[in-house]
Amino acid sequence: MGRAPSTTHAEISHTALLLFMDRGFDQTTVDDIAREAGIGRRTFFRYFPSKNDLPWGQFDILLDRMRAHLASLPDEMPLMDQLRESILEFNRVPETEWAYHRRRMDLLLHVPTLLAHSTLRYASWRQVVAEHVARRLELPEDDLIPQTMAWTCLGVCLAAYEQWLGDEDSTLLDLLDQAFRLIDERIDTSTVQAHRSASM
Amino acid sequence: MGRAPSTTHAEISHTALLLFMDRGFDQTTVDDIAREAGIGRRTFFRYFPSKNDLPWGQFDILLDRMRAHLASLPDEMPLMDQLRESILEFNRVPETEWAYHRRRMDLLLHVPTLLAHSTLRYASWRQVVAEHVARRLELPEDDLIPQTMAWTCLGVCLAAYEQWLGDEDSTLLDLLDQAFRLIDERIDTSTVQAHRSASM
DNA sequence: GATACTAATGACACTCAGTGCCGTTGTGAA
DNA sequence: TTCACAACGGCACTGAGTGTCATTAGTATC
Repeated sequence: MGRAPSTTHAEISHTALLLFMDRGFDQTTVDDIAREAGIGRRTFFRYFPSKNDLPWGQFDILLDRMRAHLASLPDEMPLMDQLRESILEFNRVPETEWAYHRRRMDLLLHVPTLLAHSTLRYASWRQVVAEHVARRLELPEDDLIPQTMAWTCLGVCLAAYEQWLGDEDSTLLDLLDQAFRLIDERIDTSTVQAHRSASM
Repeated sequence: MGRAPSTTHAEISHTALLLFMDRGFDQTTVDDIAREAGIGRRTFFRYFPSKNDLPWGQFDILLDRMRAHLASLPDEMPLMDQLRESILEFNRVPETEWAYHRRRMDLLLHVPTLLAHSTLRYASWRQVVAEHVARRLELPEDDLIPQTMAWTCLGVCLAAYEQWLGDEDSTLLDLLDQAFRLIDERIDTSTVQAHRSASM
């Protein structure tokens, strides 16, 4: 009971993203966002802990889903296949939102403030990966191997995202899939040779 | 010519770090630092672009040194050996400063604000690694392989740093060396088995 | 329908990081 | 001494984020 909320996280987030895309992140103040969303400035900070959190929206929910997805896969499945499949699932976005998603990720990866802030989200994401790897390999979570694999997975994803952002005609899931299949093999000279000739 | 500087980057940085370690990063204001360093608040911002930049100090210089070190190594040397050796060199710190370095890195890795801000420094560091890998493998810098290797190297370093911070008696360079030798081999079940039995 | 309870809201004042502006101060050279 | 110049520091300003508190609008009860 009590007074009904006058807005939603999604509504504020969407309003703000449009402003960011229009005039830039740094040029948009919280006052601008609150005014545009028709709420008070103080109310804004009850929905989002900071301006930096706007582009991420419901990240925790996605993380829970990924954790569950990883846990649901059979132990017989090779570890890298589990990771690749779950990460693809994590990055699946309805085709109708591809353009929006592209602009959102462009902000997150290219606005310094957001790039820095995203580290905190990536840490949670890596934790999910590291937990799974640790469980599968029966190693402690803070062991070098799970930690390094989590960093590598993050790197692969971000490298694929950069490629995606740089090529209007590419498809995110294809790039992610290719990237994971590539690093699944040992990265040595022969792999590199094959990779290079394939990309020409 | 002109008026002589009344302080140095190192002096401000050192003063600030002591305050951070004493009362915490968030509990220390720029006014506190300026007062303690005997300079005006406005002068502080002429030496450092932000409070977040204090713990990093002279990072650019270290980066240049690492770039030069990588370039000086013979092409016959295996790529992973080049990276390992340069990274060890990059992380070499005089034994007299180990305790200080430990507390400094503890701040950088465990204070959320600094953790986030460090991303921007890591990006420059990864760039150095990626450039070298790209040159050695004759691939474009933004190719997936150099980018992923750079992320992996960063992950290895940070995982080793975490281990170091967690164990008072450990030596940073030893941990880094072990970590790099470990991931140099293919991370598969047999490697993991060997690793696990060795760490018991 | 009046009343009580409750949760969301928004106004206000405050702290602190960071910036632009400008007059002041100290130094070496003419 | 004087001039030029660079570092300095004070001041006022913007904008993010927080604590406090009165107000508003729903719901349940009588």
